[in-house]
Amino acid sequence: MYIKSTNLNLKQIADSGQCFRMNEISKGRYSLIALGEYVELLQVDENRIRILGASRDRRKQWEEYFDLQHDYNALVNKLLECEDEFLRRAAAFGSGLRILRQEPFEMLISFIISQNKNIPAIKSAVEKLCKKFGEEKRWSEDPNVVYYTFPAPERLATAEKDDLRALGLGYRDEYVLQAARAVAEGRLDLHELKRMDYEQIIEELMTLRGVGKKVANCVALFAFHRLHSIPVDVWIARVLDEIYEGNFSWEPYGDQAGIVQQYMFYYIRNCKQL
DNA sequence: CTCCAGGTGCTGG
DNA sequence: CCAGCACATGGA
Repeated sequence: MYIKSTNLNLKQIADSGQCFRMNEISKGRYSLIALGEYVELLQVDENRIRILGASRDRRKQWEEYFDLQHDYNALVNKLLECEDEFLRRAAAFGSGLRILRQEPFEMLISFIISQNKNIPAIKSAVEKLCKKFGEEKRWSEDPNVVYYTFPAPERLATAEKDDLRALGLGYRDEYVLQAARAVAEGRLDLHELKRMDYEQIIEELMTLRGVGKKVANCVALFAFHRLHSIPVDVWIARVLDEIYEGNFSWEPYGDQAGIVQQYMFYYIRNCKQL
């Protein structure tokens, strides 16, 4: 299956810190577990990727996953011409980024785990969680490839504390368990959240222990596609403080602020010089 | 070995 | 409202 669009770069997306189950397995080839299946991804050319092993009838879901309906090119071009040098560089550097449309429960749990961890540590923790509580499957293209789906809320809700503790989540294990139970028991309805407005989503999510402003905004942005959500982590805080010395306003970017945030994050973390 | 991470909750001012 | 601190752990 081929997917074609401008501003679609696998390396940049894989290194963007929004998804934790996309990894380079060989030069230019990526594995990804999403939509309940394992696929491998190739960058065919600048505006085209190939998805290997995707279910034939899921083209539409994969196009949605990569947010194909959104026009990133307009924003990138606007930023490339703006007065702000840092944003010009950031947009040029991460022009192939997209905000993926990921599973709400996976995002909630993954970003609860993410707190006070670096990205490699988050990835390995999420992978351990999936191996322990997810469903074991084999790739249709190659049965030697074994993978584990992200656990369903109902499954995770039945986890024993000791099993979670053994995963090395640290103090976050209690947060993970409580969040899973809230979802499994219907106290937090993620499908309902999808229809709420931004403020309500944040408010609902923050009723969970271990979910603060940052994690709530990550879920709003990466699962509910609220593109004006602005997760402020240590890196973004550093940019606002050190590059802009406290004089940056998200206001001009309106409902694209979350994407601008993503360009900043990717640039400051991955660009070696300045 | 030390440092720090896509933070949050809690406490004391 | 804000600053300071504890929190468990592992990757670099």
